[in-house]
Formats: sequence, C-alpha cells, structure tokens
Amino acid sequence: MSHQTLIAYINRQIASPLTEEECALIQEYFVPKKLRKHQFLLQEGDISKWAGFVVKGALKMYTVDETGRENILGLFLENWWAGDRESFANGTPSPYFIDAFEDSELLVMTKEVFNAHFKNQRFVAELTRTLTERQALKLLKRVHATKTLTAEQRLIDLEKTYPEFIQRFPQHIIASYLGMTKETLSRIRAQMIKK
Amino acid sequence: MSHQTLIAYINRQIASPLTEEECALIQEYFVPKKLRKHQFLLQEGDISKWAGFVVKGALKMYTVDETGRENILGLFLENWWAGDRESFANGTPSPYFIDAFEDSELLVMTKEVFNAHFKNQRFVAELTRTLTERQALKLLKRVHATKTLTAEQRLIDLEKTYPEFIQRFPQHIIASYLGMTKETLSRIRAQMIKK
DNA sequence: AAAAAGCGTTGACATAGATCAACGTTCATC
DNA sequence: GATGAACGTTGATCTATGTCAACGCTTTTT
Repeated sequence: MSHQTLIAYINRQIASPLTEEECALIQEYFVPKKLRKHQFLLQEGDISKWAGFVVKGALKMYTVDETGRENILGLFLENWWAGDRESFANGTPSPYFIDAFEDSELLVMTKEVFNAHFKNQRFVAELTRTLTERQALKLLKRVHATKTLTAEQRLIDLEKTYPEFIQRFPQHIIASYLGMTKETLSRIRAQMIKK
Repeated sequence: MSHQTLIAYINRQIASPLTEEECALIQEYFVPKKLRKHQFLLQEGDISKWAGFVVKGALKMYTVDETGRENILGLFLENWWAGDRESFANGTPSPYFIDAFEDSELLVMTKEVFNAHFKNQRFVAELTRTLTERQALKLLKRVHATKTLTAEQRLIDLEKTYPEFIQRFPQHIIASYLGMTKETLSRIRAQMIKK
C-alpha cells in the first residue's frame, strides 16, 4: 500500500506515467524500513547505504560541531527523499547525520539494487534530474536568503515556503535550520505577535 | 578555435567522448558572443535568452537591493557555464543580473537552438546532470559554511576552494560573495597578515 | 508518583560584524 | 597632465544576534 504513495509521487514528477512493469519494479525492490524516533538513517563518516522515500514521519539532516551542537541542514517530511545524494551516488563518506525525529516509515533501496534494477530506467533519469534541479534552485535561494535577510525575514519566508515545518518541528530545530539560536527565534516570535 | 575549448571541456565531464557529429553540432550551433566590461548577459526581470560557456573573461551574478547594493551570488571564469539555469529552462523571469566584469568571450546558444538540436542528445543529458549535481553539492556546502563559519574561516575556505577568484576579482566583490562587507574583509586580511 | 529530559521564555551581558565617514592610491579617461 | 572613478584602509560607533544562566511547563521514563 505504501508503495502506491511512492508511485503516485513519481507520477507527479515525470511527464508520462509509470508503466505496469515500472510499477512492479518499484513494488518489488523498494523495501519498507521503519525508524523509531532517534534512530539513524545515516551517520557522519558512513557511506550512505540507502536512498529513501519518506512515507510517514519526519527526519532531520545535520552536522555536529566540536561542542556537540547540531546544525540542521535539511528537514524531511512525507513525500520527500531523505538521504545524502552525494554519498549514495559516489560512495564517499557522508559528513552528515540523518535521524528520525518522529517514528517514521521509509521505502528504501540499496546502491546494489539501484545499480541492478533502476540505474538505466528512463523514469529514474527524469526523476533525479527534476529533483536535483529543484534542490539546486532551493539552495541558491537559501544562500541568498541567509546572506541578505534578517532573522525575522527568514522566519517569515519559512512560514510561507514550508509552513508544515513550523507545525511539525520544535522551535529549536527550526531555529537551527534558519541559522539562528532558539533564543533569537523565541524573541522574534514574541515581537511579531505584538505587532 | 574557441569551440575546441568547449569540446575539450565537455569531454572532461562525460564518460565517453563526443562523436564527430556531436562535435559538428557544437561547432555549428554554439555561437561566439563578446561582452565588454559592464555589459549584461542577463538583467533582472528578463527571461534568460542564453546558455553560455565562458571561453575567456570573468562575469558576476548578483541581485540589487532597494538601496542599490549588489549582492554577489556567483562568479564565473573561464571554463564555467554562466547563466540562470532556472530562467533558461523554465522560461521564467530571472531575479538576477549577470554582467561582464572583464571583457569576455562566451559561446552561447538560445533556447530555440537548444530545443531544436541539443535537447535530446545523450551528452547533454549527462552533462547537465553532472553540472546540476555538482552545483547542488557546492550550494549545500555554502549554506552550511555561511551558517557555521566566521568571516575569517569563510575567507580561508575560499582561498582553498577558488584561489583564482581572489586573484581575479577585487576585494569588494569577494566580500559580497562571502556575505560580508568590504571593510570586514579588509580588516580580516590585515589581521591575518600579522599572524 | 517521582525524577529526568525536552522545550520554550526571559534577562543580563558580550561580540562579530555592519554602518558611516574620511582619506590615500591607483588607474582610466578626457 | 588633470580629473574623477574605483578600490582599499582605518577609525568611531552601532546593532543584531549569540552566549550564559535561571526558571517554569510539559512530556516521557522509571
């Protein structure tokens, strides 16, 4: 059943819908993986084993600095791909952690499965192209935003772009994602309510 | 002759080298375009007409805020693609300016040419995939850097990653690219020399 | 039921970096 | 050869945001 979610998602991203065989391939080789809260999908230094689609739940991607502080680089909810694309594609050790922030259900495939069954599928080429392009655009905007916007403007921007983040993740996570401290975020919110 | 530069570049990016016909296609449809210093390749609000490869020269991509300040988002030198991929691909108005910082020579193609002759070439698919992926990785690192590193660390990082930027562009451009003011950059350099 | 952990808030204080302004060089243009 | 940009430097001051610390409220764990 959860495969239907993935199939529907892919169909939304590509020009001509998946054929029967392609659907069958997905159903056969994408396997469910459950992660309980706090379990890791990927740890710093590891080579990403999985390419994963989030069916249910929430995950965060982050680094940890010398003092143990988490720096959130990405948040993933339902209908997102979670993983370090670079590490998965190139087999290089990842600099990131990814863990489940809520109990989550993914559909995952390993690199071997990818190479054996998906690598040369036309829909995979189209899908990855679309996704990478979109990711690049978002990141360029984010670079621009972090450079030019104040903390308050960045929050407002996030409220518009990903309101679901604000509902699903606690403030200190959002703060880190936005590149500010939880105290600053708290103060900004207090101030915005006044207005 | 300048087409040879482009062909050599593409060959470096793809797995199996360009065929004769593919080379011929490039020679026929990529046309030289010269830009004198300060001329625009793209202006805010325009739809990007060109996909361009820099054969010689230097360009900058930036936004301009209400007070007229430039915010540099990207710098392009020889053997780079210059352009707003999103605007070119989707036909949406660009939020960016791109202009020549030195007299420059590009090889460009229009969207029509792209659609008519390149869109379905295998090497184009491979090339754009490689480039977009690489761009996404760089941007993710840049997001992380702007969030976690001090002004000094960002400069050191740039000196390692793109030493040629520092040689070719004046400090106030570098400063803006790094997300700091020219004064801060100047002070940091003075301080670093002392050490 | 108690203890502990996670989360958000508030206050006092510290600081990196921005802003504004003045000045000296170098370089291009008439 | 003079004039004015463009560029970099330095100083004085300002400000947004970070840091540290304490407190209260939930929620989870034992």
